[in-house]
Amino acid sequence: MADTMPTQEAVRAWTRMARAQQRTLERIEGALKRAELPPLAWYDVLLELSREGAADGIRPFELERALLLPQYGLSRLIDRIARSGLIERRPCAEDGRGHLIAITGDGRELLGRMWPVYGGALAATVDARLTRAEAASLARLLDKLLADEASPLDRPA
Amino acid sequence: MADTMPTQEAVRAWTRMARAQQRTLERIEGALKRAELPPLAWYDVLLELSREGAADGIRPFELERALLLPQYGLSRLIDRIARSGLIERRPCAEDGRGHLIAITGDGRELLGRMWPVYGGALAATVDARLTRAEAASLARLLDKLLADEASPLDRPA
DNA sequence: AAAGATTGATCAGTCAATCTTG
DNA sequence: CAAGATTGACTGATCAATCTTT
Repeated sequence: MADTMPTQEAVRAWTRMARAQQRTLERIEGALKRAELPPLAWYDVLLELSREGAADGIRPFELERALLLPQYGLSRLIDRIARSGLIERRPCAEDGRGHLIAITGDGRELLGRMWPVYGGALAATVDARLTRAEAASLARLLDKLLADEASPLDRPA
Repeated sequence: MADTMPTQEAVRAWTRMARAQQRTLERIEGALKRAELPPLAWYDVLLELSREGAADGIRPFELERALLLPQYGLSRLIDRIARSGLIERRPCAEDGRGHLIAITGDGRELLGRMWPVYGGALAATVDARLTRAEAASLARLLDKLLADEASPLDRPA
């Protein structure tokens, strides 16, 4: 399968990316925890549900794609958030298999309280170390890395 | 606590980094799993133990620092790897509280079989999308992001 | 049969408490 | 008591199997 070994540059980029992501995530989760707020995954769900056009709710499989979560992980995540009253499940008219997930008033309110903490952690981590031009450059390189051309690994063995 | 909000560039860099790390990790873990090899965390431990100077074993707390793992997570990870016979615990002469962890012959052998798969996934993911110069540039920016100046978040509330 | 979604069983991660030695 | 390390209890992730509707 793997007939080519990575360049030294690719290895260094990967190890740094893994570290930087881990550290940044720890800072964000730490800040949320200190503020007694839910974890980042809840923010991502609430944000997606608060977008224009999601007022009537969206289907779990749409969330699944937006957040790149496996379906079984999502079922239980939705359960937990719904039990807290931040989102609600509604029956779906067009497709009896699934339902619609919609954000509640409490959900919108919490989203508003989470952003200052989340954003503050990001500013203290990223903006404190990179200029705007550097951050833009970083984002551009990561976008290239995210281009979803099929890679050799995608071929079935 | 968070008195400054992040720039748009910082937010974009962070969201891309989270996605890129997730996707790259999934590819690596997927490749290892298809090859019926242990997860990446085992590789990291084995690699650390295979370095020059670790022939007699190293202390768990050293591993903890090298891999940025919490102590309780490490205890159980070591348990699992040791149960597979890839590493072994030895009593520590100088300090009766802890022991030394050393890689076994089987461990070295497995490490050698994991690298082609790990490296192949990296090449197929990173080198397939970035030039060497771009990967070097990415690594440099991430190094800046990893600079461990104290950030405002580190101050106690 | 395939798509959307959930559930049961199992495994790994987390937090606090604990134990031992320095 | 600090530091090094482990354990118990709980929460969260994962995989395969299942159920329903299209």
